[in-house]
Amino acid sequence: MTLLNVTDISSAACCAPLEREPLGADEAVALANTMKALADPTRLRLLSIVAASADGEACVCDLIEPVGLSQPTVSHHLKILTNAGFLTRSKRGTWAYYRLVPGALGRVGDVLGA
Amino acid sequence: MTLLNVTDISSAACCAPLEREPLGADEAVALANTMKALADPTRLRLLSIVAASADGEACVCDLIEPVGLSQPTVSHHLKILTNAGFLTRSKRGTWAYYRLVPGALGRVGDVLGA
DNA sequence: CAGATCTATCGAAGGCTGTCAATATCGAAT
DNA sequence: ATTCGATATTGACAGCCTTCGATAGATCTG
Repeated sequence: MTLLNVTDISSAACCAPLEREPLGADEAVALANTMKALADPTRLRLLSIVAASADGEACVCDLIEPVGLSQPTVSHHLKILTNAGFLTRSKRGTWAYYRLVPGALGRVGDVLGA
Repeated sequence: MTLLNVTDISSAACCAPLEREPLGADEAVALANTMKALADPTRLRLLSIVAASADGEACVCDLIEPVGLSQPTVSHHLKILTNAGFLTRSKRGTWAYYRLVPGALGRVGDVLGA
């Protein structure tokens, strides 16, 4: 399964700020994989919509219309974000609710030297 | 010329922190383009090597061996980083020196809610 | 159980990306 | 002027990504 190297969970907590010292090859790959999860307009919108949702969570059905893509595509993006450690999934009934992982985005921000 | 939507200079200063409010479609595309420039292991290493270099700058010839790729490929990545607003290029003689744009990485970090 | 609904997976199509070898460009030095 | 050295550009190729329609799985309702 190729699929954007899905399975880099929490690689966000990989290393010192970028400007401190040269990244090793492995660290660079790990950080790049994390950034790839964020390097898509739809996924960025999904994250921001989930973050702004009441109770801090949203089901797939809430996300399809705002981003204007098919349901399979939305599920696909949510899976990538979840595997990258930015979202958690919890199923209640037939609905799947997605929620931000606290601090996950912030850790990436820290590495960029904010 | 497709080439990674080269020409999104300084789109890093695009918007409020991701978790504040839903990203508009245009903002999302701009931010994603900026993130795409960072979503590659080689480019991340190039940034960190330049940052750690004496005098804060490095020429292409200094970067080829550390990343282990061909000279055209290194030039290609440097161009993407420059067009994305993370590096500046200054030519002295036959050498091209690259330098970090102060604050560029930090602004991206801020958007991620660091 | 049957039907309806919500979500995930599969398979395919098209476009984009990273990489290289070859070549062009530009400046320096003989 | 010619040659040499450092970068950038071009052209090509393999692999990956986004997207969709079709389908399967799971859960509630009647």
